[in-house]
Amino acid sequence: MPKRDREATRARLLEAARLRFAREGYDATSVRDIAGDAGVDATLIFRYFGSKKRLFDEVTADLPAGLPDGLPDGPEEELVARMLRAVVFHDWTRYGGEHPLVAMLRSSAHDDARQRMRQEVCDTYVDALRDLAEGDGPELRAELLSAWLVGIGILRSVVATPALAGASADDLAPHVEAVASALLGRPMRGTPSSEG
Amino acid sequence: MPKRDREATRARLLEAARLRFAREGYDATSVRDIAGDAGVDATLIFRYFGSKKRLFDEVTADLPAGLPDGLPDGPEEELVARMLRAVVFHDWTRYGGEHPLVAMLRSSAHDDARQRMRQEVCDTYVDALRDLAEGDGPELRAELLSAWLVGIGILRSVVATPALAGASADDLAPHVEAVASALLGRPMRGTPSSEG
Amino acid sequence: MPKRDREATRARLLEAARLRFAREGYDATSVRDIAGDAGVDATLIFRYFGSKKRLFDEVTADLPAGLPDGLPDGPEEELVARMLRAVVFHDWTRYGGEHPLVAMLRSSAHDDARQRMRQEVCDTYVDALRDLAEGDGPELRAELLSAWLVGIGILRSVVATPALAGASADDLAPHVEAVASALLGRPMRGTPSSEG
Amino acid sequence: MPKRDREATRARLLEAARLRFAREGYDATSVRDIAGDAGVDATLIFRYFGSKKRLFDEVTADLPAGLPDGLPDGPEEELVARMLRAVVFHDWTRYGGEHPLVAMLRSSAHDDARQRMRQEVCDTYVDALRDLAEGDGPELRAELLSAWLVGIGILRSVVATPALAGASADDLAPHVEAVASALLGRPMRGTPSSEG
DNA sequence: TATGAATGAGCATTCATTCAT
DNA sequence: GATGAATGAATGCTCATTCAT
Repeated sequence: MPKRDREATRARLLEAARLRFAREGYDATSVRDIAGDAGVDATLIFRYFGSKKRLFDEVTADLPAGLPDGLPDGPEEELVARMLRAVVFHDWTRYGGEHPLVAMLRSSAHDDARQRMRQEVCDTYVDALRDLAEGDGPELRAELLSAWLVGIGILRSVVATPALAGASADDLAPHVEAVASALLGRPMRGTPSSEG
Repeated sequence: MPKRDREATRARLLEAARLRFAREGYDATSVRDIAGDAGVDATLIFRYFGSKKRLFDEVTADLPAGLPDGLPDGPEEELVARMLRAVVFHDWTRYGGEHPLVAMLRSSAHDDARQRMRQEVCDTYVDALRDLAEGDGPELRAELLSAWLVGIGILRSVVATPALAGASADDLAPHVEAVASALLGRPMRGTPSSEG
Repeated sequence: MPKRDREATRARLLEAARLRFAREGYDATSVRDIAGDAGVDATLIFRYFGSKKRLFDEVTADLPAGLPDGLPDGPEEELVARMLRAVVFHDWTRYGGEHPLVAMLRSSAHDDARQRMRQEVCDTYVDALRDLAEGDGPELRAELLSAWLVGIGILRSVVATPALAGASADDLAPHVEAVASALLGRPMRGTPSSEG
Repeated sequence: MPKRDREATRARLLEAARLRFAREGYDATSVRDIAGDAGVDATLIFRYFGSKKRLFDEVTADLPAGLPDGLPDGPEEELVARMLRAVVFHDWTRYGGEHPLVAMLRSSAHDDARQRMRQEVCDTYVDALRDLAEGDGPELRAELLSAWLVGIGILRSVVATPALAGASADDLAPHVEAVASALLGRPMRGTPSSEG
């Protein structure tokens, strides 16, 4: 079953690349690193993906699929709380322990990465939040809230400021409620109801 | 203006390095790139700084000095508004058009860079904001507000989401007022008084 | 004779390295020199040997194998004569025309090289001679005789003093007999019997 | 007194070069090393000597002057014993602890060094010994004895074979007597009379 | 098709040396 | 004349990538 093996090898390469690119960034990652992690010869990367760059593209194109499913499900007023959990408290070990958006900043010198990030932010966060915003400029309100989520992710995992690095979801809940309500112009909740 | 001027050459190398490191990150920048931009031989980098790493250190150690002076001056309730202007609307061309903190994320695979970022965020933003926060957990409140500023900087200049990329300081003012007040637990203003 | 033959390329690199290291010493030899002599790309040195240093190690570890086989065979009293032929009259073109021990002196600023030389001198010469020495201090006697052989090799091929440079094996024979007998405390012969 | 300073600096450079070249060989020694040891700027080397090579030449041309004075004085039959002391037991710290001849082998890839060594060996050792040799081929006899002295120097200080490295002058005396007598064809003594 | 030998451009760094002041 | 800024070629080594078998 060589067909299966091929697919399995491809998948292992993608997985290894995802982790390396996230943890170390595009430039600091070598194709040999990736191939080594996957336990295969480095030339297979060129055989399967054409080039390091195209492998990177495929990894980042994969991004939204990596987001937790069912994010939009549940009461509207808890959406921001659910998003925060996705950004900050979800298990991102597949991406080296950080939210892929945060990880991809490391490669943000490359325009493709920026584009992928924009798509991801807009499609996953801004679009969903805009529908909730009341008052004028819902787009800007939605983006400002997205910016906050991204900023929290960065300060928590990359910069590791002391209070945020040690904060639990419950510690953040009241502030989520306050800021989300302030920006969206409507009452929001800081905790998903399923978790009390 | 002598051609062989140690200090001038050193300064040009630092300037070129600052820009390259900001725009492309540490790994994607070569000492030849920097020397080329500065119009001098690459060996001078080793003569003056010892190594590429030490040049990077010197560039990033220079960071706080690069912040706009007089940030803490002025009424307390306008501090956040002034900070936002510093992060987003200041002229950061010396750093490739982005706030140095944002630019440094590109090198965040290196622990030194993370440390410098932490220091910068804490010393410049969190410390000043913590003194203003009322209610319990002032540290966390201050960090959450800092996270917002950082997130806005990123979405605006790196990710370039449409509404934020086109927003003026005045567009942001009401939201600054709302979020800052919500997080600090006291009334804040969204616009520095000197600008109406 | 396939063009892409790992073992063959490796062997050519070793051969080229042996010659260069012998003729010019470790420091004066560059990996590009060696690769150029072998007619291959310099990166293969790192692929096959890891580093210039490890290539040098492999070359010098190869040393004893490079000595003429069958040295210990034959009558005891002719051993020194056979050794002298090995040191001086053997065809050392593979090592640039000099006995490898002599060649390695050129790299003797490096401790590894000294160690290899010590091993070689002791294992190949001193050990064999000690068993023949009579009287007290057989070790010292054996070393002093080894020193003579090494000194002859140096004066003949490196320093090229006139009489030694032009001397034949037969010219040396009576003196070999005299000195070997004097140092070992027993009658030795200056000429291998097979050569009259 | 700038004239004096110039001469003093020149002398310090020569001294430092002598030591470095002896200890590490020509190739492994950099002009910066030498200048650093002498406590002056590296460019002075080019000012005073023209190039690294010419500095090396000057250092090696200095060689015979470095030999202990009064070597030929004293009874003829003790000459070899005195020479051995000069080669092996003299204080050669000025040359990095080894006899300059031995040290110069490290640079023997350079033809100039070989030539200097030949001159040194012939003028200082062979010439003096030839006059003592009896029987035919006095030149060859003298060279073979010189070879022994050189070989002892090398095995003792470079290769560091165990017995020779720990041997005292007295340990060597009987063998010196035996070998010198055997090679020169006349009775020689192993110990200078002044030392018993 | 797939293995792995081979490549050459590029890396940070050090070298001996020159030239302007 | 002397200081030190500047140079460019060369160093060992790693990179992504190609090509033969």
